[in-house]
Amino acid sequence: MSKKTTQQPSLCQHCIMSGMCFSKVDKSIVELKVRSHKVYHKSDVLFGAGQTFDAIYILRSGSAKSSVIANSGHEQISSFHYPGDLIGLDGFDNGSHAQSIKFLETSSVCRIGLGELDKAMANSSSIRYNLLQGMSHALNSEDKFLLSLNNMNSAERLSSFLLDLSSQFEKRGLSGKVFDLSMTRVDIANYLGMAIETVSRLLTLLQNENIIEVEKRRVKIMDLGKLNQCLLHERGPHVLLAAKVRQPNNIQARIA
Amino acid sequence: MSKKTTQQPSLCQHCIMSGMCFSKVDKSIVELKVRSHKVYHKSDVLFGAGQTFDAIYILRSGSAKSSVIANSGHEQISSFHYPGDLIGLDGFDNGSHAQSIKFLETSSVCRIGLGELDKAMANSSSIRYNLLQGMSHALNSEDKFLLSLNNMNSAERLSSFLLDLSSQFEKRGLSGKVFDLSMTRVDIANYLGMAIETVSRLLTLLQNENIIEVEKRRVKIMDLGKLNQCLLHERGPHVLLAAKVRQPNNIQARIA
DNA sequence: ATTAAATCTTGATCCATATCAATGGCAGTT
DNA sequence: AACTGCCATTGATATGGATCAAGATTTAAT
Repeated sequence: MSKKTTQQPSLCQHCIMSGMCFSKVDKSIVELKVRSHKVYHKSDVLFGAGQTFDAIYILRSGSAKSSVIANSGHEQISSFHYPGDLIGLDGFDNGSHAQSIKFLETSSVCRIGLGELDKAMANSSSIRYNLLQGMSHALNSEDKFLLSLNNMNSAERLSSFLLDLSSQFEKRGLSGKVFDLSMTRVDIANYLGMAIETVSRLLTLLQNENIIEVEKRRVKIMDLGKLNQCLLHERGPHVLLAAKVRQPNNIQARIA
Repeated sequence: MSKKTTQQPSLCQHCIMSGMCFSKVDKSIVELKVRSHKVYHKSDVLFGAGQTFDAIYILRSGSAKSSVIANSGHEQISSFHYPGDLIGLDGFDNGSHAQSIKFLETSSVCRIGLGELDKAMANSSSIRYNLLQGMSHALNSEDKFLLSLNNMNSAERLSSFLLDLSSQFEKRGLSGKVFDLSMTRVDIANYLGMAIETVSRLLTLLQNENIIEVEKRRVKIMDLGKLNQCLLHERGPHVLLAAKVRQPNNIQARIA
């Protein structure tokens, strides 16, 4: 379950990710020496909360979730990661990781040790900038997510989640219309702050409205326009769930 | 309402904040040239969303809130700031600010222009580290906050908020037992994702239970132990509100 | 192949909290 | 002092979505 393949240290310029990793990169960065690439499998843990912070990682392929643990023992997923994402930035705070990272499928990461990183930062303004940019981006993403948690109902949050996934895949040159969820319904529910039953009901509902098609983990977006309308926040009874459960004929007017 | 006092550029080593600002600082940082200190007043805006990112700021005194605006126009407060906090880190993402910052009372900030900052980062590993640490800390704080939004009921979130404020004040050498809220009930409600009426009711309830005393914006923590117990998450009917509204005699058993 | 453990779906019920409504207090302005 | 707008409290009612319950389906393990 946790077989890891270690390759030889190599230069960034030979990496398949170059151009994507540290998105807007200058020439100097491609000489960054990377200690190793590793392959992990589903459920493998990259690092756990409390573990010593000694490197940051870039996800090369696959996907992962990061989560924090409450005093109560409850796990809270704070984000999902896709290829190109920087992972481990939480460690700068106090020298050990606050989050833990678990892979959702077979994935590979590029590891950049702290020493290597600091050397690179000392020499390259653009590496400094890219790292700060990555962290700033993470911060802004969480802010937007906060906003949706506090201001959207369940249907809007789930729609928003699907649209975000869609755009993540498109950014990476994959289809934003048809894609596979690498996380379980439990993960989605946890992330979006709702019950798993609600996730299930809403997916079914979106399917019944011909907005998406769901087949297990496979999602197909049938009507992007309608899906976008699902997250328009309006006053009054909530759009999708309420409409279907209590006022079966209202939803057509809202969406069509 | 928005008179601003600009002082001469000065060195960090003469600053009243040194030792607190960039918390664990080495000698090199105290030579950072700061372009200006400014004083702002209640409701003044430090920068607005979309504004060009050209500096980061350190709050010297007072308090502020940062918020993002939804497409719907809804404002979502993402954090409150107190002296020593780094402000403006959201700008690294794409060169303009994603958040906007509004002061809650008369406050002063130290402005560090990007040029100055980059020069300092090139020269000092500890400045690089401190900046990364500040961002990482902000990220981890938001994660913890996410956790509380998704896993706690209103009473727990409000208790958690009060406890957090208390510890913020104590960190800064002020009383963690008696303090003034610089934000309105509306701000608190917005931040915690609940209705203003719920905030009001819960404050009253906590007061009735002799856990706190509230007099306008002044909060006095009477029983820290009980307040801490308020955020112990347990299954079953929710602790405070439920107890008082529906089962008047249960709360004693839970808290005492 | 068979069992065991997750995972997902669908239905019925209940409750935490939003929303609606009314009132009072306070700060700033004329 | 009276007006205006903001802020806060308290009560009554409505509801979105959690929780409880049961079953179906899929995946992993022996």
